Amino acid sequence: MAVPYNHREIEEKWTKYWNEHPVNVDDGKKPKYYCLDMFPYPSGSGLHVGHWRGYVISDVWSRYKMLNGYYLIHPMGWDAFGLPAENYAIKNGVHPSVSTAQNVANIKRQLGQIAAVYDWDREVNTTDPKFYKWTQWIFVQMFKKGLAYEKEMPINWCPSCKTGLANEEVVDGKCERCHTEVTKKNLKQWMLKITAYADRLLDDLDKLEWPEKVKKMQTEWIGRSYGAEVNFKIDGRDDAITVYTTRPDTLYGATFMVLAPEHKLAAGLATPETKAAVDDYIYKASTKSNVDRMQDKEKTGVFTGSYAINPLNGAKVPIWLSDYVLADYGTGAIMCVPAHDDRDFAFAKKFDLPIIQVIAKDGKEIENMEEAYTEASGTMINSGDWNGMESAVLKKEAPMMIEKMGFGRKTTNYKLRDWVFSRQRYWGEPIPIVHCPDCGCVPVPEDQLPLLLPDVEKYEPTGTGESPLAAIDSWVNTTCPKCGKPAKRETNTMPQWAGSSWYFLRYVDNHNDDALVSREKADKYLPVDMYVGGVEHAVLHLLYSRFYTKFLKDIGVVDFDEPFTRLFNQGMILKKAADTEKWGDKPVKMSKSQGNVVSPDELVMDYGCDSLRMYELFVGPPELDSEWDPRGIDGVYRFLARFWTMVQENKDKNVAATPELERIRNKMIYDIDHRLNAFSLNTVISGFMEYNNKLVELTKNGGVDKKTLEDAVILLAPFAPHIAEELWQELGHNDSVFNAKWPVADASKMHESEVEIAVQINGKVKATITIDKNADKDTAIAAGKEALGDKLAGTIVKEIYVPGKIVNIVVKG
RNA sequence: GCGGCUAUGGCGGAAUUGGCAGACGCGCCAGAUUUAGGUUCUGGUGGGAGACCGUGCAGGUUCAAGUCCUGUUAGCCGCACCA
Repeated sequence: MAVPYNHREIEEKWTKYWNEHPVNVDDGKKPKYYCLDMFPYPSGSGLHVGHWRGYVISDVWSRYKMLNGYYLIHPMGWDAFGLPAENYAIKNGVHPSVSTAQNVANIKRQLGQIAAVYDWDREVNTTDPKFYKWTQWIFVQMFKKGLAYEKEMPINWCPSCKTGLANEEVVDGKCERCHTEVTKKNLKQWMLKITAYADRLLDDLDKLEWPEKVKKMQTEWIGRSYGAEVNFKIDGRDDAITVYTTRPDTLYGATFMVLAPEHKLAAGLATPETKAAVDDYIYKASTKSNVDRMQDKEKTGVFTGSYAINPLNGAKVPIWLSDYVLADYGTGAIMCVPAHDDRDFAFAKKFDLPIIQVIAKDGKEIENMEEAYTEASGTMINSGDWNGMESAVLKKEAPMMIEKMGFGRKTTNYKLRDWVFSRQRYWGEPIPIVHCPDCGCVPVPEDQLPLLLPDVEKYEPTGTGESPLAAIDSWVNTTCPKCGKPAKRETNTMPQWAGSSWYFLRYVDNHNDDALVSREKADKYLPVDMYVGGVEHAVLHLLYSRFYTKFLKDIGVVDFDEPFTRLFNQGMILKKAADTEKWGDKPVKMSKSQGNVVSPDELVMDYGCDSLRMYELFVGPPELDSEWDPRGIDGVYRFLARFWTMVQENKDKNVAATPELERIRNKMIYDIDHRLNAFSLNTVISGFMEYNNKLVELTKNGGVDKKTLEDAVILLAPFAPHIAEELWQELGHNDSVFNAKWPVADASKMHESEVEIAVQINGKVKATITIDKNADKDTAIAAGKEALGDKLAGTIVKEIYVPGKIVNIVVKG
């Protein structure tokens, strides 16, 4: 009788073995494969089964690559700056570095339970001065290139976090982190000129093997549009207003103009009669929150009393103010063509402004226009010299024509804004800049980096827009690195994204004190081949990292444009809240507050790491969210136990390989490999179960040959590494299964000579027949008809045979 | 409002190019083993007495549709006055 499957004993044994005999070794000859997890924030609550999923997916993929002869870069580290540690410090007076270290230790223990092939020699931590030296170094390089600059402007301000935020961190008008409504605050901020890279960030998306969804989100976030700026003279004055439009073809249809209430000319356009109303509107707009402004779809506005002159035809058009025009997009002013724009149409209807159609719809002018005709297709009408032109053609040519006529220019616009980079908080990298009264902003010399984050007595954000660092006189007061005179340090810190925008580069050379990464190692091990993580970073971390990488390429640190060749977004693990009365009975993301967190710790004890790894994949398609079913893990545990027994029962039988066994072995290799490559990991697991059922059956009928057993064990190894190692040893091997070679299917041996196919009458299955897979049509049809017998009646209209699939007889009457 | 994803048994989910819908697992039912429960093993398990009917709904294309086309509903996600 075979020894039953004892997961605890086996897993303990192989954990120890791998510690002593690392399986992922760089021999200098193997090609590299860099498979990366999004590094975690070391939170106090540790990992749950939802976190496991992504780590298991990346580890399975890594081990698969390892078995295919690659040297793996599969590192792990800590994104350890951030608010929770700082808030904990405020509450308990414990320095963030202390609580962070404790959390790191706990999560590292939990990560150990996954049995991922992490190379802990490569570990990085964003809060380590040896690491953030380089975070600061990058900032200095950007400053030198003019990409980091200071600007006073109204920025997004989270009143709860008491810090400024980047546009990317504002979701639905709320703070991405704490969901508090964001307000505006005028502050002098450090900005990164990400807009200088807008075109490259957009165009290079084509190179990436990323989910289309993420590429699309980035495309829309960057929001490039082509059009023209057109100058409209203000009637009776010398100055002009410049508008941005993507539809210069409709210029003859511009019947009014709207400025954002924040436009710098807005107040000045008021006449004595309109002044009170205009000032009131501007004031109200300034007090309206972002959220209100987004929710109010009903158009509001006020007439300034002034007029602009359409440069094309000299028409006098009234100038209005309305908050549907955004101050910070384009020029903050638009020409309005109500006949061909939905918003302008709504505004014109509400305020009874004229509507002039300039593009014929279906060849004619619409009589009672009820909605705008927004397509650029049709012939121009009511458009002077442009009459008769095709609008689609004119749309492209008009910017150049306007430029030639001297009242405007061709331009490109982006929704992307520069990145607000300073935070008024303690627990982040100090921005390495000294403010000198004579020299202005002077970067801390590179040989003085890292600029260490000093200890403070109070971690609280001041709320005034100054960071807690501003209270430490001894730190703030310094001398100018350039002229030596007394000067003051910058007191803001960097956002959490600063470290995560480049950490993946550091893993391959994490002990280097002379360079962020040596060019030699960068060339050898980078970029990342596969990046696995949640979709929530689609326009935050992933956009910032791409920007950083492009900058580092431009200054010669690395030689590639894109950091992550391939991206995989795993779905979340959901579970119903503990209290469904309060939270509803839909499955939701695991969180402490909803009491639906499932810890992996007990599951690993009861079922073992291998079972949990496999169940994490079996739970559903990896790219979709899945609900956690606590009973489901029994199924994979039973499979492993049965597989274990099956191998034990066959290993000493010395069964010879029959054609049937060869067929099953090759088909098994093909199916598993094929599904794995397609990232259909849930069906890989069901595939294992299916083939195991067949092998169990064969065990009772003669047995299974050793080659089949060995290949099955190798195929299983990326998924359930412990049991695979143990069985590999049982099969007589002395070294690790990960030194074996991933089997390759021989397609010529996969197919049975006879196949069972369905026989249909008019597309409905009436019988099945077994025929030679190479049978010709006549043979197959004849066999089909014979099987149908009496069921076949009426006149045969058509006979269809699809080899290996189906016979269909079409009858009439 | 715009864009994307999803919809298949009691449940999670399978189904290369249109070709036997429901693989695999959970659960459930029956039987065997066991002093008993659990474990394990064997068999069964979409609906219907049946011809047949069944992939959110309504049409269409086709010899053949979960799969393609048109329309539509619901849920989730993203963007949201970007001129």
